[in-house]
Amino acid sequence: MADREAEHLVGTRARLVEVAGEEFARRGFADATVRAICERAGVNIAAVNYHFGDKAGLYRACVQSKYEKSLAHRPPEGGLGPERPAEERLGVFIATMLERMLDSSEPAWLARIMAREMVQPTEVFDEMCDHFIRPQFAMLRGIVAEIIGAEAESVTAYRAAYSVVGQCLFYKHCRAVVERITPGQGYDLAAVAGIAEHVTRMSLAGLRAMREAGADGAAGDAWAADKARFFSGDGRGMS
Amino acid sequence: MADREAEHLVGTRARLVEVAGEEFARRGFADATVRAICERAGVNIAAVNYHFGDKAGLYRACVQSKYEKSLAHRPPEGGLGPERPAEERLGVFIATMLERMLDSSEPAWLARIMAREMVQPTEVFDEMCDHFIRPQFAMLRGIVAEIIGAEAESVTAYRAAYSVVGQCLFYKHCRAVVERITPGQGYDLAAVAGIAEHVTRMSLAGLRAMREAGADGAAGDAWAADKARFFSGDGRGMS
DNA sequence: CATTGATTGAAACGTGTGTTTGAATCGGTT
DNA sequence: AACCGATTCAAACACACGTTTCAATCAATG
Repeated sequence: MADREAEHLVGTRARLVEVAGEEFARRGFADATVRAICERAGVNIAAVNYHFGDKAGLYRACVQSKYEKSLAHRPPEGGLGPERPAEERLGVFIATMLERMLDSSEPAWLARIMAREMVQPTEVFDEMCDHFIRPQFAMLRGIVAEIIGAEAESVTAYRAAYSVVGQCLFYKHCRAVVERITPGQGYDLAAVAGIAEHVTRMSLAGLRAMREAGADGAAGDAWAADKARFFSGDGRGMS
Repeated sequence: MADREAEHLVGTRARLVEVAGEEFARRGFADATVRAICERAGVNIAAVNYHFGDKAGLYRACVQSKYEKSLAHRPPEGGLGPERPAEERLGVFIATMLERMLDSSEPAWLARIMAREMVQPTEVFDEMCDHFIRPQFAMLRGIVAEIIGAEAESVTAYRAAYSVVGQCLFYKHCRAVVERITPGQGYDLAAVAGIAEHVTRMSLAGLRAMREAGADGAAGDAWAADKARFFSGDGRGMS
């Protein structure tokens, strides 16, 4: 009789997961309380223990149930096949990533939880990294490598991909700073499209310049020595 | 008789601030306990209340006492005057920012606390943003505006500066991801220098391309309409 | 040495938390 | 109807935490 929110969802499990996801994203795992979650979901406190074991189990269920839905809803390639030019695929990748993170019409709490996992990884981080981040990053790396004209496993490709991702993530991770420095502009679809256009243009120019400069060698001494150290972590280098 | 760490610091205040900073950075404000902090500092629990009022006061003292020291120790311009070319100043800015965040020989917990403040601002965020972030961002914005050939208050300059900062912050905020995707490489001085060189090169190429494309107008319809909306937040636009 | 204010010490307090309990209720099956 | 497993409920439990208390100790001053 006391369903406060999430009334559109049937079943205590589904309501709990939905409400808990928002609460974990807003407050963080430690500051989010199971009492507040259950009250918002209109569910008894014991339901957490009964359905998910404990608070950590509920958190695990939130993350694991959502990142696959996000991936299915907005595939990173946006339906573009590999026959399209790499420049176009890069633009779609950037726009998709920004929309998935910033568009306020989405259940955007997944990206916020991921931002928290970055600064303080929990037990779900490894799986999230392997199943969600790594495949998309590999796809992006292939695109930038094609534009640069270097191998996808080269140091240059890795760092160039990092640069593209970094530009996008900034608007999510540092949203509080952006809103304080340039206040008043929300993240509606048009604003996100403007950001995507800028990031794409800036990245494309940088990548093309790297192609002209040559993939390796022609960039000074530090660069070559740098590459040798880059892959010194484990024997096989990369998966 | 029981000083566990930070014995080199005299005075309970100094020991508390130092230990608490590391603890807040590692665990976060909620997960860090005053008991653990005081035990590590070799200080009685009541000292927190006596010297700082409460846990939040200790946190405030940590942040406010450190970001000014960081700024004094590594000025963002690196001693370069405005007579040097903008390209050189950009490289120094990027290298300084990366070293301050990544170099493991520094008391690097300030950057980690700032990353936490991004995803979950507390009461110290506004002051930190105004006194620490905004001045450095304004300096960077001036540099990139000079390279682009646009006004420092233009949308292009803001977003270009965001792109530069985003590339740098990625290595700090997403360190866990970087270490899982390319494991084994630490952030010693040489590695940081390599990253700085890449970010500088990629950014410079992007900025130069924007100058050639023209500051405004010549880039399609969305760009101009975009600018009108960018500064619609408050009347004066910017400080 | 005696006095006084500042600081430290050990212990306890109150509160909010995640978790558990055991009875009550529901939904389907025999 | 009677039964039974699954689920829900109100209440309580156990614990860790931030905070407070008040006596003990220290350092300077007369």
